[in-house]
Amino acid sequence: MTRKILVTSALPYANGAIHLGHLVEYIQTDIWVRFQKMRGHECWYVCADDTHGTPIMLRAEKEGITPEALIDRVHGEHTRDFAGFHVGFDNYYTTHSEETRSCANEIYARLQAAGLIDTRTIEQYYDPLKQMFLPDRFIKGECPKCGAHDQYGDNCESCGSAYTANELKNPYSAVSGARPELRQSEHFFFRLSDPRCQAFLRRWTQGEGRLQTEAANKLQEWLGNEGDNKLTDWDISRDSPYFGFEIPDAPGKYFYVWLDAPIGYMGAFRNLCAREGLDFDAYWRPDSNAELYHFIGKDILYFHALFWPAELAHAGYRTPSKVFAHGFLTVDGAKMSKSRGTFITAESYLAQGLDPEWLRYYYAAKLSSSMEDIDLNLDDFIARVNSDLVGKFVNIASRSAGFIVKHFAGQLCTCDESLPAIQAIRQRRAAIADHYEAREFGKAIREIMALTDLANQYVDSVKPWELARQAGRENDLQEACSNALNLFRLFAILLKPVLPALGARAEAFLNVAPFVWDDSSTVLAAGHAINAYRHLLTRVDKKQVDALVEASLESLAAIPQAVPRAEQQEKAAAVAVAQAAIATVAGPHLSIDDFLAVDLRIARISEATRVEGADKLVRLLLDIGPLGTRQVFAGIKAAYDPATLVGRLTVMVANLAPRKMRFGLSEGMVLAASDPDGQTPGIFLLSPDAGAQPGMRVK
RNA sequence: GGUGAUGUAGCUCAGUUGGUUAGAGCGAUGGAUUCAUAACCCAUAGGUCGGUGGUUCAAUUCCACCCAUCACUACCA
Repeated sequence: MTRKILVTSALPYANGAIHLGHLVEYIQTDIWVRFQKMRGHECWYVCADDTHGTPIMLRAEKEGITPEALIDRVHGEHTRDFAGFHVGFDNYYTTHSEETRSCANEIYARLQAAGLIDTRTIEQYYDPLKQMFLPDRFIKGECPKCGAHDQYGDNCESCGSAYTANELKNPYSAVSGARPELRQSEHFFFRLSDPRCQAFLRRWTQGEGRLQTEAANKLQEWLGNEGDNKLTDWDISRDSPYFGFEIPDAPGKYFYVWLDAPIGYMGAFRNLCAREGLDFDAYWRPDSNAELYHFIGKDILYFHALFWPAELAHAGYRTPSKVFAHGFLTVDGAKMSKSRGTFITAESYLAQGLDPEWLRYYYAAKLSSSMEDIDLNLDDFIARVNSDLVGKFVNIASRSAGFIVKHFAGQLCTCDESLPAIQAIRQRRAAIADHYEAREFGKAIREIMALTDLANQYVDSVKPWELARQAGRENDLQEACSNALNLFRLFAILLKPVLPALGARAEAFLNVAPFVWDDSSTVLAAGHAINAYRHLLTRVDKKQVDALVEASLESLAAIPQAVPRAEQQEKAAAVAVAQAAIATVAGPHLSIDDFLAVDLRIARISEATRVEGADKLVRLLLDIGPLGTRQVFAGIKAAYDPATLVGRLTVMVANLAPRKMRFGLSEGMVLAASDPDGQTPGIFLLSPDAGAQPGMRVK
């Protein structure tokens, strides 16, 4: 039975480059889609650039171009990168399209008719200079709880408290620097708190096989128990100026970018329907028998498993059959890092001349159906690609094709289908298909590679190179090599979802039509002629990988201004210093430079107060002379009465990255001794000898 | 600190619905071979299955606690 399947990957935002982390998802989806197509199903893979929102608008402005020009350019870059990795979208569209607009309007109208849209007046910051409302992330100011400076509008990095931007003290616009004013504005809300939505989502998220169990559990947490009513209404409008779709009959009001992003899946598909003559409704009406799958990262589960199905269901559309969330990518066991050169863009990978199928294979070998993170270990990457793909798989063709071409004019003889290796493939191909279907690509790869071992063992046992030297053994030689080439063909078929370009080269070499899955149950007919063998895949050279890392480092150094948040860099630097310090504890010594990176200063405690609601913290105001005053939260309440601390001198770390805490920003730390094992209780603050003055450097 | 995930050979990972000697690939070592992109083939070495307790006739597999790593979160700075 032919299935009708519509598949999506998450929409990448149109203000940045595609990197190796993004590619996990697109490669995962592409493998699955290619598998479905090889099986003969009607499967459509659509995606689009996510183009709306304030960041796009401001970015375009900064570059001195229109948002349309920006998203056009990025669309070109993204299209190029995906094509470079053989990600075969049937349509790679844009959310900034009439199709998406009309779908958004339609959904909005139906939700409104269902009584699920509310209007409410909210108070929000307005930048009088830029003449626009500012999202929380573009407002900075002092934390209302702890007074920390330069905090973002949603929570304080120093004390960790969460608040709304309206509560910030001395707020300023991160865009213009102007002091924003509070203005009222009417916003539109999707009533997620409506009992209908809650009841629907409770049912939907626990539906069988709809979500991975880990995801379903997470959703359960968000939904709470029956009657908890944990979901709050979702603000889906933004005020002009905004780059997006204006809401019908609401001049100056626009759909929030996260509303139209998933609708972009529909828009992209509608566009494809027009091109291919497909019936859009057959895929999207509530009783559709088509399947709909969204591949996403675990970070956007909230949008795809709550907002999106609730919208669809109440707007009279079908909901997704399944949502597949994957984990994040780490490189050499750590988060991708610009300073380590492991923040690698798709463009850079290709520009350095690395083969995209190496990465596709490596990801496939590591992917499973779970939400676990996967690690790209660069040494392992080299070893695995070289030994599996070149040493085992391609080698089968490489070691037998020469004989066939030289001695038999490229003609094969009858394949011995009773061969244990061929029997094993026939026996395992259904299981391999099941693994592909279940997104257990790592298991599929393991199975296939175990089979390639059998093939190499076979070649080794019949020793074609000896047969070639013996007169009268021509038939044996032809049979041995025909068998080997048939084995190679079968592996090329089984691996084609992962390695489409290599598969195409294998088809050309074997002189056959494009592989479909069922070809893996057949063998080539006697008399079939193949073409001369040319290398199908090169090895990974460690130098290439080193060069890639090096290039990723260089591009960072070349454009230091490209990093948006200076303080993030600062923080990363501070963390790096701290990590370096920790790392050296394990080693024998610390360099003097490393030590001097820590700026220790004499500080006078000018103020010490207990912190309302905190069990362990004391809020200190530290005078460090010419360097000014710092607020520090210290976990010393158990050992010191704040009143006794005022006036005394101690030592503080003055260049520690500021840390937001619930009660405010902590701008350093005071030094105190304690027994790490807890054998001897107590916390003991350091004090300098008499004569030290606030602000003096300690070294 | 809380919640969740992970912790199995040097590396990347399987596996164990609790039950004889715990697996694969890579890497290492030795051998064989020369058809093949120094690939392939055979063999060997290497693990107290993070630690400690508990349940059980039996635990790597179940439970508790602890440790480490990662993520999110936090009254750690």
